[in-house]
Amino acid sequence: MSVKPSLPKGTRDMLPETMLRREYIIDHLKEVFKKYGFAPIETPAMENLSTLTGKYGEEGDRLIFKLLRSGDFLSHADGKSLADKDSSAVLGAISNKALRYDLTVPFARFVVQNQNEIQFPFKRYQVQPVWRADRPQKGRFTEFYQCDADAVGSDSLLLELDFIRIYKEAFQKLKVPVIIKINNRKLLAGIAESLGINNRLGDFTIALDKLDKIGLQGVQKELKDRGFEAEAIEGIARIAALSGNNSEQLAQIEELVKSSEIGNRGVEELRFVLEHVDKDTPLQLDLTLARGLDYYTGAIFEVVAPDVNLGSVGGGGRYDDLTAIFGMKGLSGIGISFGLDRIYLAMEELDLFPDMEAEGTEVLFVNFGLEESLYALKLANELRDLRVKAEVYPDSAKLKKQMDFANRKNIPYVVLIGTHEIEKGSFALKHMHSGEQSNMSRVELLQHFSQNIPSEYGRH
RNA sequence: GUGGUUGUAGCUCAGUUGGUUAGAGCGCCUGAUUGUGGUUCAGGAGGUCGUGGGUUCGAGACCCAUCUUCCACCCCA
Repeated sequence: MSVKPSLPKGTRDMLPETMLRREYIIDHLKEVFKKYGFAPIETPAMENLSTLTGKYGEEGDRLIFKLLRSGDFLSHADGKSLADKDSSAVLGAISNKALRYDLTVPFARFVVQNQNEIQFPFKRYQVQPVWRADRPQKGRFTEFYQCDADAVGSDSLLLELDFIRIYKEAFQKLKVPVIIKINNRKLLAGIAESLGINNRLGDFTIALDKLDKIGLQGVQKELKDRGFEAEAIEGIARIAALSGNNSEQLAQIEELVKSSEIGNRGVEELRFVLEHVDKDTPLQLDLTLARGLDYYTGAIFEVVAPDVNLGSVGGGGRYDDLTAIFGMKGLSGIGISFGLDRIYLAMEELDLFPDMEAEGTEVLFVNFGLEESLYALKLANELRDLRVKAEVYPDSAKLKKQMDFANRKNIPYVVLIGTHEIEKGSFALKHMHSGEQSNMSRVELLQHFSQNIPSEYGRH
């Protein structure tokens, strides 16, 4: 009795063609990360549930994948809660682990736990999957990869500049046109303070965030429905009315928050960044950018690819005290995330992937039988030692099948070695694309391919 | 979590107001061509119509449930 093969919703298999392209993206990102002084780490797929809860806001907590305890977990559950079908009350009894929701919170845990092993400021990059119990849709998956770079142990704004440049450089390398949006939580807090609603910053920013979607009137209606005072509703109109370039907008907002100390700090930080960032950076000050994650305290970023109808392809920001939750105070951190799967979709839609043919096998040795194939294997190994991608067809299948295999896998060359060839020491090399075929000695064959070795390997 | 949408051969899809034995194209396998792929020709295999119930003399089609796909909202990468 066989089971129909299937996958949990929102998860996918990755075929070789897809993986080569994903690795292409990842390789470029890693290259940039390393260049800026980041070193790789990994953390487990699962964390203790208590590590993750409460860091992502109410909505985020709901999307955390909880893992069942092992053993007879229901016997530890509270009978009344079970009878009442109160899921949240029994949760602690039945689950104490969860799949990671992002890479930032596990990183904060990692930093505190390994503080004696690492040097501060600590800069790491991390490329791993994360899981969210969300409904999948376009560009949204249950399991997806994040490529993060974070730095902890310094509150220097030089890091903000670095991260913006990393975004710029990475997307330039991948040829994806993007806009890097920037805002600052301190400024948002200042706005809230000036409007006398600092205790409701969350609701306010959520509404503000929708400005480009539902328009000023929509946002004002929402604020009204949520019970905000007229002052706040008017204030949002002033934010919507901001005009001009980044620094002009900043000057206008400065007026609004000048009575707020934290607001002024936000303005200062933004001004510093805007002043010192590379002039050709597609950076856009966006006062409506809020971001849902609770732990951000300073600069916040979001990267969008305007040519593609997709959510953001990256996001990040400054978090002043994420490690405090794990017992290490006064350690400011900042980091950014690249959404690998969305970058992939964007690049696919914009047709930005280079030809990956060069990644595959270059020569296939046809198998005419055990003796012949062992001979071919020796020759293949010699080529492999020259960094030529070579393989011997493992079975002595029909020639038609072996040729077909080479054809389908886009292998440019096939070598035929039968008893006749072994005797004469002359082997048939066939170029699949042109169909041309010529006989070569072993040395000629090795020479032929060593000339074809890509220059990146050739010189050093 | 809310709303909509989808599921028929390996893939993409047809299938009439419910009516005999469910079709096509592509792919796959075999042969023409026992050591030469892509083209062509001939033949062949492959489906309990997502799953479970129900209505009916009769269900791929209608009803209910459930899972899945894709999409929008919420939120996010």
